[in-house]
Amino acid sequence: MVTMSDVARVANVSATTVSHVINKTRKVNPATEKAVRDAIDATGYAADTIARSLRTGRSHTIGLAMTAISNTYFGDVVHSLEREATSRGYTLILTDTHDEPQRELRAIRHLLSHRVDGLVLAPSAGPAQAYAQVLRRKIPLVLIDRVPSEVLPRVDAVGVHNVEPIASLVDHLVVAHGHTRIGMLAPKTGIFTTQERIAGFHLGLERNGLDPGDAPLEHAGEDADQTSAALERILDRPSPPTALVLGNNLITVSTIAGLRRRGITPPHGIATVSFDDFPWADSFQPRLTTISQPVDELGAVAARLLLERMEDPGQASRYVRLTPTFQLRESCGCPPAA
Amino acid sequence: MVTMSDVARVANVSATTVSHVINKTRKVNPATEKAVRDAIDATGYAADTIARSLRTGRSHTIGLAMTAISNTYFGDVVHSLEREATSRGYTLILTDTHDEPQRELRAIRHLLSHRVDGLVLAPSAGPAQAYAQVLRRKIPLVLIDRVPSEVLPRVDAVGVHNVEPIASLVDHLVVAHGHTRIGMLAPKTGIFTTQERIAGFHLGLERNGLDPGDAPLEHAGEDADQTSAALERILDRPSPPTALVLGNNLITVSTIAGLRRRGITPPHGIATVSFDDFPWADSFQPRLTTISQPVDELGAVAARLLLERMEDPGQASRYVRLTPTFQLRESCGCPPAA
DNA sequence: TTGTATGCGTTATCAG
DNA sequence: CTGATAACGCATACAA
Repeated sequence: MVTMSDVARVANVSATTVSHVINKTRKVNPATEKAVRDAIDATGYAADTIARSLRTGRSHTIGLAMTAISNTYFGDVVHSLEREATSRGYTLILTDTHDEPQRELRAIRHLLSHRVDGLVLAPSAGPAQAYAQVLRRKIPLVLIDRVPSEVLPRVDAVGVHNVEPIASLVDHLVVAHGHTRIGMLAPKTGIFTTQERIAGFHLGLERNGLDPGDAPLEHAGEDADQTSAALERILDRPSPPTALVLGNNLITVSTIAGLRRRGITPPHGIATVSFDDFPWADSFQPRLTTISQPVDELGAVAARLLLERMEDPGQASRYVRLTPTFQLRESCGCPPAA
Repeated sequence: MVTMSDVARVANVSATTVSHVINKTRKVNPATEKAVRDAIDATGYAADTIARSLRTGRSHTIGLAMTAISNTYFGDVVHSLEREATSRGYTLILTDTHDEPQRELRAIRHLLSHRVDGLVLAPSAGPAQAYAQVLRRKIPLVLIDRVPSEVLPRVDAVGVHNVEPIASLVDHLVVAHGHTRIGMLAPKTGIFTTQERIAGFHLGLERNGLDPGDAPLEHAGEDADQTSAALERILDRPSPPTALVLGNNLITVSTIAGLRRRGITPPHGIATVSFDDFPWADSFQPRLTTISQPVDELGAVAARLLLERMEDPGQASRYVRLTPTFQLRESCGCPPAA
């Protein structure tokens, strides 16, 4: 490995000068500077981030801890976060929480031991006091997607609105298509966004004169099998719903597949509306009516909040709520567009 | 921050002993050990990976450099790589090459300056001598997906078979459905897998008595607009194809959308077969006939190859070719399954 | 305008 | 069985 002293020797200067040239941290004679730069090129020297971090206490890395289960969502967030981080000279370190408090804790410890300068966390279900540890160490932290209200004033966060969008999905089913038996396949219980989405479902029913207590609701879990089972349960009820609200993209995919196996293709036989859009939603049949999260922006805003917090630790904490957009297509029963 | 000396002081031992307890690197009196462990718990000490890396020369991180454009593929590979790495005590660092030699070079430098113990690279187009630098430093390297044959004997790699699977797609179009005008929308030019997939297309045509020189072929580029344009070009030819081979999942999505805008839904009007499967392919209409890459396995094998190389740098290099599977569905013209 | 000396937190060598 | 000490590669306070 070629170190700074090697460069210094080649350039006939001290390591100090090399360091200053690299970091532009004090004035140095143009001739000397050139000598140093030439030596750097000649030796192929690249600064050792590790040593630098040990010395400065800043690692120029940021950590991301979230579940990787929901692939398209995960990929999008990672992508936009990486883009933003890299453009500001930071490196992204990745860990998967598997949405389990236990793993989440380990992931965070992991990140901290790597001395990340800041971290982005999508809290799993559970008491989620994992971040207490982070806050204690005063490491800048941004919560993404799931934002428990308890911690809100003390930490930066970014998420989307869940309640009103889901409620408006219900509005549409009732007002435009006359449904009165509306069911929901909700994501894993205990997660913040799940609670909000269910609340939105109930709100939508109530304000349209329907009884939330009476509405079929099943938790679809996390994989295709659990979702299929939930779908079976909801369809086999005495008076099955004529429309379904699907709580996230995984649930949507499995549900469409499950309906298909029963010979049902929305909106025929049953109408569906979904939370979470994806590139495919507009290309296939049925074209899916969805609530589309601004996923890229979610990652970008998270990065921005984090970096700004890192620059100015004293500032008041911020909570950014992004507004998803309503993608009215055909699975809800609307006619094909012209 | 609580350091090893803090723990040592609390436990009334030397830092050396603390280190040995943590690393189980020499025998220590059970009583002493207990004292140390208690002190660790009491102080909440966590080893500083940075300092450790500086000392040992090993960072316990592995780097991934690939393009994040193709989201589902990217997410899947990242996911399985992260899983494998974490389970072996390694941390994953991420960089996006944007499929540009320039960015790729920067990404690799970045990773190297972070002293990754090994790295996984999906080479972009271009001369791709980026990894020369890596090899010079003798950092374990695994190529994933794109595997230029020039470097093959000198480096570990994992990829899928491209030629024969695409050829068999063509076989199917000809033999089962009688197509003779078959076109291809190929991915970005200059990339290894693109070359192989085109070769497979030509092989398939030839062995079915069709003239490759005569077959419509367009490069679809990387975004929806470029793909749409390529689709227009291919459909507006004097004698347009009756069947289309789509070179990757991005192209498939954009193509289906583009056809849709023209009022065409495969297999009616035109048949399609695609390289790359995705969870949605089986759930919507048309159900897509595809070649499905074992994406999870790709990531897992890459990690395994890398970790094994790191353990035994002397061993002969290996090239693992995974076999994708043929998912016969309906977009090619086959009747719906029972 | 430049150089010397020191320490970041850890592990490895050597000595006890 | 345990401890003192040096060194990893860099950035910075201080000195010149």
